[in-house]
Amino acid sequence: MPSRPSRLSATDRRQAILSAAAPVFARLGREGATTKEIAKAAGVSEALLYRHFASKEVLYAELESHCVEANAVGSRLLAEAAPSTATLVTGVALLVQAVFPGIGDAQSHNDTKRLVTASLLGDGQFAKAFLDRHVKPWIGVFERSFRAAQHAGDVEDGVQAGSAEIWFVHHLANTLHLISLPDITVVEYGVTREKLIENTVRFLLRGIGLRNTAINRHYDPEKLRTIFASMDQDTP
Amino acid sequence: MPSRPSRLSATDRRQAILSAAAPVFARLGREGATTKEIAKAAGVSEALLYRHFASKEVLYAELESHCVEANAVGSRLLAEAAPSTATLVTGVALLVQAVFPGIGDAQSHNDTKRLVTASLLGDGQFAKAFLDRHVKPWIGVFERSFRAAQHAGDVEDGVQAGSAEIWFVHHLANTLHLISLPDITVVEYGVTREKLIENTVRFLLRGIGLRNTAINRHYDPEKLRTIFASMDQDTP
DNA sequence: ATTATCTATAGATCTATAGATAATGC
DNA sequence: ATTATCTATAGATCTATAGATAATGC
Repeated sequence: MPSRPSRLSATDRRQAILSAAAPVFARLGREGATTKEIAKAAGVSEALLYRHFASKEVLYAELESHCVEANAVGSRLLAEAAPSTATLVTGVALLVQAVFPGIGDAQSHNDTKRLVTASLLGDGQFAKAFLDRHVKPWIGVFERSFRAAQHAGDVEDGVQAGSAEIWFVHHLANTLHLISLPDITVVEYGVTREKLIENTVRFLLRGIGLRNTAINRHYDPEKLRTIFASMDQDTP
Repeated sequence: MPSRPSRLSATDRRQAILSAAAPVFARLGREGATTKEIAKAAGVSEALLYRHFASKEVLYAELESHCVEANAVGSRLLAEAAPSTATLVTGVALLVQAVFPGIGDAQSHNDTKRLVTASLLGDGQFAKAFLDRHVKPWIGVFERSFRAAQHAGDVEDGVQAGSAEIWFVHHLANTLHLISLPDITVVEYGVTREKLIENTVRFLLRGIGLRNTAINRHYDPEKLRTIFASMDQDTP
């Protein structure tokens, strides 16, 4: 049955192996994943892995670089966005959906997120690199938008959100995602996933300090689902 | 150098092995940890591990049970607490400090938290058992306290926090803790850890829907640090 | 002729067990 | 006498390499 795989160029085979290795490492972990499993997933012999990567550890490291260098989520929207309450609300909603996708949304980065969490249980180098590249860009936009919102009178008096509060947007969505990974239901929230995402966004915006009037004015879950769906096409 | 360890009774040795194995599994992971490392950490021969545990997997499973059955954090305070705005504020602050301890606080459950995260990357069975036993009890108390706070007029109009929002208290603290695990600084929050904890508590209380006036009235970080410090003594 | 790929296997762990030895308690 | 512990090692993986074979492109 192991019919010879179509002969690929070195660079193509490298990519193919990396793609196949991602879910294996993501599921079984850096040590749990064996070269045998990876080779099987890639449809090649174990020997070929070593023609392309000096060792299993090198393969893992390359996979990490691969994930860091992947296209940043929603970078286009971020670059265009002017600082405003609306940008803050939309941005928070988009980031939450990116980190904790709804049922219908793209689960494509699931493997990457597992690797990020695994990295936090290790030395954290990859997690830092990934967050710096894929989440940090949002932080600056949100900080400027928060100040714009303050100017517009959309923020509760006496609330001063800094970069920490902005990171909380990612952080809360991150645990929601982490808890949703296993097949079993780890935590029962008592609402649908769609509603849970909506409640999360409202919770975060209140936490940041936005007035309820401002939240209701700018937050339209329906419209955002459309934007998000179109963004999925973006990523090549 | 491997001087014979003092001869222990079977039950004592079991416990000693479990205690020694915890940090090894926590650091190296279920597959990364070897029986050799565990035996070394426990100061016994590998053969002895197998006198007490049928296999490495059984040892790991027993370790999980051990963690689940450990004394619940702050259970005494929880049982005594009457539903009120004050209980909600204090409870949220305590849960945050329990999940994301400050510099001086007890880091004792660090291994357990690593195992919980590892479980979420696996089948999640242990994570569910742990959260059911150690976090869920807080949820009911918070829900009742939220309703009491609403009655007292301490909640913003139109905010209806359910169990999901209560879980967010744990969830945000959880990512903060996870990100603090590596030796390197993964995320730069721009504030001290003490201040970060305070900002987190305020953020969460706003997210739940508490008015700023109510938060300021009941939240006293200094006083809480004292309570928390005394609680550490509790845990036998 | 060069490059991709495989089969077969060496060498290093890693889990687990068999059988011997030393300490405790009756 | 019983129970705790060890040394030594078998057997199963697992990583990695050596050397052979088949496909491509000039």
